[in-house]
Amino acid sequence: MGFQCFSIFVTMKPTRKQEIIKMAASLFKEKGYNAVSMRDIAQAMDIKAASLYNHISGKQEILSTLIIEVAEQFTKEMNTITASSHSPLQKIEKVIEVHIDITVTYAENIAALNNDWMHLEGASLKRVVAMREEYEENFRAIIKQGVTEGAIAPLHPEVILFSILSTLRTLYLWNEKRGKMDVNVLKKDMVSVLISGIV
Amino acid sequence: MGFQCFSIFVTMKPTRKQEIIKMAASLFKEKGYNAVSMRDIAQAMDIKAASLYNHISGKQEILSTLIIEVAEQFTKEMNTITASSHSPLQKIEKVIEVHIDITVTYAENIAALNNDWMHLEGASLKRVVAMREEYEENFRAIIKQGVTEGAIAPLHPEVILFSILSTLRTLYLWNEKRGKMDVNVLKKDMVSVLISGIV
DNA sequence: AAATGTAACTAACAATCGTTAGTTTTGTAA
DNA sequence: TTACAAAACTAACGATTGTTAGTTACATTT
Repeated sequence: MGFQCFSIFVTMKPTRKQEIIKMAASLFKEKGYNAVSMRDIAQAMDIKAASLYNHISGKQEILSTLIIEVAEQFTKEMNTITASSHSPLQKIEKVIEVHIDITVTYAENIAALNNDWMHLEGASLKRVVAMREEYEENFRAIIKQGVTEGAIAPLHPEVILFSILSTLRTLYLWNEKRGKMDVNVLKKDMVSVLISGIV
Repeated sequence: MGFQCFSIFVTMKPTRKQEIIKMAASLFKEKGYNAVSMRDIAQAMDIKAASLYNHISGKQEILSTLIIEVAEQFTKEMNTITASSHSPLQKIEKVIEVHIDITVTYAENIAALNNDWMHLEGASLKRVVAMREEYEENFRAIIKQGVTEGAIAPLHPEVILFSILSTLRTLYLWNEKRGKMDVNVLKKDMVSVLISGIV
């Protein structure tokens, strides 16, 4: 797996800016970007709202940092998979594993990406929308290749794409309940359900 | 199918109140509850914000009306399925079909249910959370029964539950792109993907 | 001791929020 | 024509929004 050093949090002491963004992320996940005020974030950090601006340029910076950070992870991993010489089914398997790995570390970022991307502005918005479209296009190409080769059932590729993607994208929602469930067991069952079905 | 008379919109001329709620629903779907102001809703209706209050008691009423309306649909249909004498697999098939049917008519309501339920207040919030838990519990019971009978693969029931439910709940997101795709073809492929997998 | 940088503070701003009160317009029924 | 109800309006309210300006406290470096 191409994963190590997910975040600088793992090894380094986080800066005050990173602490603020992390706290904001957790609030955004619970109530959404627009329902969380700068005063809410400040209170959670036990400081005043104005003090936040010693570390960040504004609310938008928090959101775009959160979203672009995780969007780039997905883009990077998808490009690796696309460039590999695996079979379509093996590639899909990889995609599933990548989503689970990223979700474990970036649950709050994914919540923002899923639910609050439309509140991005300017270049960040364009960039994220473009990355998402490219990601989906890459995934679609893998599926179509699989159908062409006969390795994947001749169903509407769009149905397959969004069935898998919907599940993977909302993984973050029940990742908590997972609790004791081992990541590798989750990967195995997830691959099994999404590829072989439940029968 | 137990569906007819989805909404009084179908046969009757909508009241002004219903027009407002429908317009609000479409704005909520695009930007979320908190990002849409009463002035936004009013402008879309081509009236002033204060005029809205001749028809509704407040912003909360719009949200709770939207969410409870569709939550009750799901509850009703799930109860019918649970009470039926079908096999677990047949019941799951029914659940999938119900989700597709409801999504076609209530896409905006489902967006609110999925994304803005946490902005409900008081009794509405408690009610909706309770309905959702009951729905999931019913679904879980069907899956466990299927696993016990051997009709469903011995995978973690929670993985199966949320794989299917995630897909069904986000159907509303790509229902537009469906476009020309026939509802019955969608049902057929969806059942196939979610039950038999993609191989 | 002086200078610097970090990170907090108080106070306030213009804008926008949901909502209310009171009034006017408009179409329908008596 | 008069009466009534539906549905719009203007004006404003107190609260909250993101943000800025200017200042203070404290630790580290020079």
